Amino acid sequence: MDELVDADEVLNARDRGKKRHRRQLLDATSEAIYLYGVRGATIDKIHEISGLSRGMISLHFQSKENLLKAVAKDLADEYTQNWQESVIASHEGEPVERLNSLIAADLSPAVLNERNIAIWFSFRAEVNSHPEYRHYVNSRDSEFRVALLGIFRGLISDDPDRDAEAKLATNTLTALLEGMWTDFHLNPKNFDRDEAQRACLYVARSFFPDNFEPQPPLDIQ
Amino acid sequence: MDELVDADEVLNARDRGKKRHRRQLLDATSEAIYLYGVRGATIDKIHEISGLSRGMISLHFQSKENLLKAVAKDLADEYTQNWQESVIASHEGEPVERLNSLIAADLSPAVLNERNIAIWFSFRAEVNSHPEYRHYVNSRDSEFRVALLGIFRGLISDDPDRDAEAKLATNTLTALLEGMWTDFHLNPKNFDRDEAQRACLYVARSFFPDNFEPQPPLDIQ
Amino acid sequence: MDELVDADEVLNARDRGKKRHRRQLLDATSEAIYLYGVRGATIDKIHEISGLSRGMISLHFQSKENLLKAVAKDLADEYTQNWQESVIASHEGEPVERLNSLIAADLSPAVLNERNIAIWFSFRAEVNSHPEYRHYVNSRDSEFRVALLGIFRGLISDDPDRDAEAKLATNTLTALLEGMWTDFHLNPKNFDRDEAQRACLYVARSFFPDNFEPQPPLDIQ
Amino acid sequence: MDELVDADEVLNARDRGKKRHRRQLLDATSEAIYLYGVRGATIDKIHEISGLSRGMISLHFQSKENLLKAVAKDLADEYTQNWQESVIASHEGEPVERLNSLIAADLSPAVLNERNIAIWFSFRAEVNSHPEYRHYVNSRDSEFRVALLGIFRGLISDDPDRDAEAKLATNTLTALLEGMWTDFHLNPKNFDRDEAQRACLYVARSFFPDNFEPQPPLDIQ
DNA sequence: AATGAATGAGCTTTCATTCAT
DNA sequence: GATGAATGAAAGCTCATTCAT
Repeated sequence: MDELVDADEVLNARDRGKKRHRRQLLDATSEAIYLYGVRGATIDKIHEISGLSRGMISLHFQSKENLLKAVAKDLADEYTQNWQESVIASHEGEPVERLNSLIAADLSPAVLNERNIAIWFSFRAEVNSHPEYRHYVNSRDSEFRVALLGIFRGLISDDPDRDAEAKLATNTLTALLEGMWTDFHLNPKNFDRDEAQRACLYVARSFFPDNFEPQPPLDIQ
Repeated sequence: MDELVDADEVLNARDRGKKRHRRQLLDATSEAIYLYGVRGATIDKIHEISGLSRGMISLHFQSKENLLKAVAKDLADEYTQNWQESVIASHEGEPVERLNSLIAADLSPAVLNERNIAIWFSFRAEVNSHPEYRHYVNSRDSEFRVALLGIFRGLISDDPDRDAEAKLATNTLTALLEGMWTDFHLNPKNFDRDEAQRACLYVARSFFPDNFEPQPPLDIQ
Repeated sequence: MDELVDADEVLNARDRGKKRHRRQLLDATSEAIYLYGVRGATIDKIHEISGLSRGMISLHFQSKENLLKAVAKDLADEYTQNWQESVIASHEGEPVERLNSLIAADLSPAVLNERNIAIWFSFRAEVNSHPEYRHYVNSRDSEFRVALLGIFRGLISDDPDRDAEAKLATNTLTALLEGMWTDFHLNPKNFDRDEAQRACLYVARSFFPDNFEPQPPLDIQ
Repeated sequence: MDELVDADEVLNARDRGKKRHRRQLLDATSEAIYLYGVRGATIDKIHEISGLSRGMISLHFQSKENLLKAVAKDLADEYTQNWQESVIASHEGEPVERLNSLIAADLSPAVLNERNIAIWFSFRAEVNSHPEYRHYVNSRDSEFRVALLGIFRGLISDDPDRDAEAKLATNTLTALLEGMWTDFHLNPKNFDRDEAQRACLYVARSFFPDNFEPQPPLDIQ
């Protein structure tokens, strides 16, 4: 039995090491893309940043392209997990509260930070030449939109006559959030998360003025 | 005198040839970035697309990096020229009309097309690693914002008490337009320019409900 | 005593396992050379074909070069054993019968098969760059020649005046057999072992027309 | 007109240089295969032997595999040209003379030399894993056989009743020549071209004893 | 004894740049 | 001014070997 435990521990130690290395490679690659761009994110740079051997990339990901794809997937998964946690945390609240929470998640430093956003843009830049990236960088278009639409439908008490309004609000707010990300990417120093949050809420509210109450006063710096 | 004229003509022909080559290289590079991404836009590909010799890039731009920078500048110039023409054309109209015209310019196929947008994203992806690109891809932040702010200030008759509102509207609409571009980039087939235009106007109007009149009914498909 | 027996059994089992692994590696390497050429016979491929772990090659052969040398030796040993068994089996027969038997051994599928022959050629290709292979792939030149010469000398009743003829016949028949192997290697599908055997006998007979009797009619398809 | 001539000369100078470089690469690769085996014939070694730049291989042959194929083709072409020249030179002679000439060509240092033969074996070693080589190293099987058969048919005055004999003689002599090459490859120092030539003629003669006249005495050292 | 993750030297290939023509 | 052959640094990848488990 001791032997079994030992064997297990051995296995786990190896597996743990492998997993840790995989993560280190993903992180080092992200960092390299952030610092040097996809063009400059060479195996040499990743090796340098990670402190791991050159050969380990092929060992874990077979090819550099595979590694890049894994980074894209990792980014998308992290993003999805982030807003879904917020949805779960606020799922018993009022639509307005849930909306507030969802927008906050989308603007939170956990996902909206300089490194992440640089990587989003890098992969998005190549959706035409690398169609395999599209699925990962398009995530806001599928489940996120559904969640947002659900909130807006809740605001109008699922009134089918106003469903088109809910859809327009969804599209508009999604675009607005995308624009906020772009703004952050290009001017991270001047970006104000709270102001962005208020602007998003303001726009959302403007679609359904009667369903938001009490209307807080517009607070502008 | 004949000789002088001849020399001139020769010179002009040469200059014209030179300019044409320069343009061909810029266009071929744009096409290469669109088709293969910045990583895949090699001198070989540009040579292949342009039909010009390999050596010509060095001849006209000294280095490939210079060529890329020239492409970025060309893109930015084209963008700026496009919206400024719209501003000039509508400068005697009402603020609402000018706003309409400015948004339409920003969403027009002249600037918002698959190739251009792919290049925008490509350069934006590298603003951290190539700071020299930032200036070109950031153009909406400077003059364009000023123009937009001017329109909103016109809407509120330059009431200084409401200047903060004008600024918020400017930031919000800029972000929204950026988001529209992103949406177009990721889903060009499903993108509806008219719907985007209406959504932008709707949001602008929501900031100054009393200044837009008569308020057209919200037309949603 | 039980313990001793146990220890012995364990040891034997280990030894048997070791030997089996060694053989598996030799066979897998041969197969890899046959399928992928020496260049393509990587440790990875050998590992894949054998089902044994990567590290086992170092364990049993210290290095891949050693493994290759062991394959060469194994091939040579197998070849030698094959014709020597035939010599033993026919050693009481007439020279003609012994010759027939020796040629048949050289053309038998036990040694003349696609995989073996591919490996012979692979090692022979490298006798200049890897002199250590020469000894193994040259085997026909030593003992085999002696055996053949012995048969021819028997045919001429060891008449010293005709020894030069026996030597020429030996050289010629050896070359002819080599040529048959080459023919088989390059066109295994069209190769006819019986025809090859008859051609070899025909040539041998032509050296000593009076010593072969009764002369069978030339049977050609 | 001077300019045209100049342009031509420029073009020719370039083309000549290109062709010379191509040849240098083929030769250096052959030398590398001879010295280090196909496995050891790395781009580095070829670069070292040729004195040309590393990049030139890709420039002229796109890939190393292509270069190897070109070496195989070059070898085959050289071989074919060699025996065909002999056929042309002796085409008005008697069959026996033509046979003598053809065998001599096959054993001449122009084709049967250590470097060439090492390369033949190298490519033949890989016919299973690299089927594209087969065509080049198989040349003796097509046109050469036809030429040999033609000579034997001449010997028997195209007597259709003896055509099978002519075919057997062709196959046997081809195999014998292959065997001579193998013998030369494995023991170049002990190889005697004249003896090989005599052995081949002797075997050929043994097929058609009545058609060779006068029969020279068997001259053995 | 056996495993397979890890290593890094060395391989082929790509590529921006140079320069003779 | 224009060309494209030539260059060699640097890239990604392969591979035999090592070694902790």
